[in-house]
Amino acid sequence: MEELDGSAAVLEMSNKYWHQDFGEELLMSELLDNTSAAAPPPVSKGDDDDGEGPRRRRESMVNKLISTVYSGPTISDIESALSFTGGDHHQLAVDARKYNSSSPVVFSPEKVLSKMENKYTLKIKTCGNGLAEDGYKWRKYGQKSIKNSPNPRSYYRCTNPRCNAKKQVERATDEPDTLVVTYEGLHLHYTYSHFLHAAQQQGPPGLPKKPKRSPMVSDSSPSSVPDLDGPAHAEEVVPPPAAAAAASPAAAANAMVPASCNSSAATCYYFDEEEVFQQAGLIMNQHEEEEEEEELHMASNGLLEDVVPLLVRQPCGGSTTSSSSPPPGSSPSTSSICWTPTSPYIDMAILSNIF
DNA sequence: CGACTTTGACCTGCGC
DNA sequence: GCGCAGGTCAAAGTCG
Repeated sequence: MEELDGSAAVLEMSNKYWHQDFGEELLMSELLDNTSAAAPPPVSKGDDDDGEGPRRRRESMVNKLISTVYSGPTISDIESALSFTGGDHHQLAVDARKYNSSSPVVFSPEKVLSKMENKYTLKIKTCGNGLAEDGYKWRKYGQKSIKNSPNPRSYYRCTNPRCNAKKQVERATDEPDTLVVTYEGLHLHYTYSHFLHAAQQQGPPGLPKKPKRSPMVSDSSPSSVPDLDGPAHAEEVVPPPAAAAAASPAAAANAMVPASCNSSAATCYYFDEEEVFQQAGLIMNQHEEEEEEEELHMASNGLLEDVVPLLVRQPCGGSTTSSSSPPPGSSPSTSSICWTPTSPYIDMAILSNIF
């Protein structure tokens, strides 16, 4: 009974969050906070943080919310994948041997993580135009008619050359206005939207018109991301370029853990790059360091994309409604999507980027 | 001209 | 081994 009440509370909370103006930001902030609190296993169960009761309850709720909708790799999975520096060496050795039996046991985050099924399905209600914009830019590389399905399935790859994220988009057979999007892989970069916001905050970055490395900045692209970040996000803290540059290996992206979040009202996306690399056990060679420097430079120009797609941060084109019709006043030319908070699907690939 | 989409061919995994 | 279905490749076409 208490469990049911708890679940109801979770749903109520999630709806509340999703229907508030800054609901998605708060939820993401909560998730980040919760992650940073949960990432290292609790050393003691004592209440060393007095007066944290409500906060703990909230975190517990968020945990429940996540566990309700999430069936992918858990934090503990990632922990175990990253715990080679001081965690379960034996298990990792076993994992490493499983994937590389002929060579000495050399930990490879990608290999360990690859054992996890990085596939997540999201059901998206389209808002009229039939498109699903999630803040990333995708390139279609194939389409296939699926057996027993009247609708073909489209295959998309992230346009970022260093990102191997993919997604499959298929129209639901029973609900014509619903797209079934299956994400595979992890984004190793930031979305354009976040850069836009950073640019607004920090002034004109002096972007080149046609950047080579980041097609997201294409200003005339038909699939360019609508600027959904309004003044409402003025307090948002933009991640430092270092965090984005740390996103080379998938494991590093997975290992991203907020290093600090002390700003009172801001949503913190700070990541400690050094910690990320230490956790992932990555040793960069000279070439990689040069690439890193280059990417840092690119990032300083705002060419990296956001960890959090608009889909999560701004469901349905910035509107908080879960209705399938476009929110009044929304531009018809704006590609927007409707993501119903009560949907059993959530793009945990995105969250796992942060976790 | 570059970026993107389309689409038929090819590859691969899986069940029989 | 064979056939099927799903996934990917890559050349050609389209668009801004």
